[in-house]
This record gives sequence, C-alpha cells and structure tokens, in this order.
Amino acid sequence: MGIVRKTKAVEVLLNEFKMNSVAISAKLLIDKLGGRFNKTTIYGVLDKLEEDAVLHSFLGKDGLKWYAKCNNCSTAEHKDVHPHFQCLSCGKVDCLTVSVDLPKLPNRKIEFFQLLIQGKCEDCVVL
Amino acid sequence: MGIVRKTKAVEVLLNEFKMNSVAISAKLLIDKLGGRFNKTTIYGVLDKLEEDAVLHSFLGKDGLKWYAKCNNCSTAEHKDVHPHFQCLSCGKVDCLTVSVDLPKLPNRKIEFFQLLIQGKCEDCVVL
DNA sequence: TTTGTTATTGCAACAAGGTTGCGTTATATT
DNA sequence: AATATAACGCAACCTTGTTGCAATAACAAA
Repeated sequence: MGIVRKTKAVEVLLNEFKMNSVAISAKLLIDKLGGRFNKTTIYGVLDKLEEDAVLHSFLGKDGLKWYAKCNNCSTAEHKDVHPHFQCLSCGKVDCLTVSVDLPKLPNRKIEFFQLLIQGKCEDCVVL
Repeated sequence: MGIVRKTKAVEVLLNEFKMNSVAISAKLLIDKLGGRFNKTTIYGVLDKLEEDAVLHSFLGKDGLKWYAKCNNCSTAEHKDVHPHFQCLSCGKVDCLTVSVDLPKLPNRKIEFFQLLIQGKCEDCVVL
C-alpha cells in the first residue's frame, strides 16, 4: 500500500537518504534512530518506501539488508538494477551508476542480478 | 587450522559436494543431515573445508550461506571469483564457469566481487 | 475546530540462522 | 595400549528481522 501519511518517522528516515547516495543498512538506522523510533516502525517504513520505489534494498555480504535511494524506478518497474560498491576499509556502501555486461547464459533465462563489488573507495584508496 | 582428522562428518559432507557442482546452503545440509550430526558440527566442518579451500561460501539473496566446491583455489589464494546462478523456480544454485567483465571504477580499488544472477535454469526454462 | 476513521506506532513475544562454551568422544600418533 | 588433543554434541545464547495487537496520531469531513 505504500506510504499514505507523512509521519515523523517517514520524514526522519527520508532525510537520512536525502543527504547522499550512500546505502545504509537497516541495522545502522536502528542503531542511530532506535532511541526515537521503535525498530518495528523503522522496518515498516523502509518496507513501504521500497514498495513506493523511493528506496530499493539488497543484501550486503555481511548478511544485512541495505537500503538506498532509487534513481529511476517506478512502482511498476522497480528492480534492483545497479551494482553496489562496499569499501572494506570504511565500510561505506554506495550505488554505482555504471551498467553491467552480464555473461551470456544459453538455455537459461536471466531475470535479476545482484552485483556487489568490494575494495577501497575513493577516500580510502589514497591512505 | 582446517581439517586434520578424517571423521564421519567430514566424509559425509564431502560426499554431498562430490556428486555435482551445485551449491548447497548450510540450512539445507542441516535439514538433510541434522539427524545424524549436530548443526554445530556441520557448521564447523563447513568452516574448516572453506579454510582448506575445498569449499567456498557466498550469501544467497535469501540471506542464507551457500557452499560449493572450489575448482582452482589454493589455501593461499582462495577467492570467491566466479558468479552463481539461482533458479527462481526450483531454487537450485549453481556455479558459473564464465568470466565476468567488471565495470571500470576510476579512483577505486577492486578486490572482490560477488555476482548472483537469478532467473530460470535449464530445467525450468522449458516448462 | 471538533470528530471519526484508520494508518501508523510501540511493545512484547517470537522466529530462524548462526555462534559460543564446555564437557565428552574418538582419531591418530607414540 | 596409552595418550594428547581435534572434533563432536548439547544447551544456552546472539542477532537480525517478523508478528499480533492495543494505543496513538494523521488527515479528511462535518
């Protein structure tokens, strides 16, 4: 059903993503906002924002659910189409806008993919 | 430290992977062998086989830990270098031997990647 | 502005995959 | 056969995430 009321929790969570194009895990948001909102609320709002194609989610290699802003998603066509990059030094995860050449797989039908690249981000590679 | 004694549990688990090149989740192995071995044992043996570069693990989109045989891994250079394919119909996960063209990422250093492609496998695409 | 509807919140209890500590068992070396 | 210790099994625990339900608060209508 998605978001229908602009509550405090919706406002605060949206603001967390408005800043930058970095992905944030649900756990991190709960650590940060758990004093103000119950974790059930946070999970619920994230779910609804994903339904509305405002956010998309993916699983990090840590097994946590990560969320990030959608750029060109509609509610109808809302797919996790871009790869993500996770920095092994600072932990930051961000969305890559590059396209990916998937391998050709004869006899199989490709529907989705999830690509997580790990390494050192722009900030950490120089250190 | 890896495997140093050839126990029943090691033997049985290795046999599960000897058959085919399909990946198996830890949960599935526990469901299948939980009557014979404790889950702690199963997790432990899988860990050690991964240390020994006999198996490698990766996270499925279901959040479960999946294991599969390594082909050309040594203990020293043991990386999760190949993509996996998960069938959305039958649930089977297998290892792809194709190579992947990663996007160029200026200013970043790529160390690992994890690519999970989802769709219909050879068996399910025809149905 | 007040009222009424109901989406949203917060709480507590739970679920599932996985981990930890530790006493017991059994492999393999001597 | 004796011994050292790797591996096992059990129970209890941890973490992320989910569920059911009563209380609360958006928001539209009166």
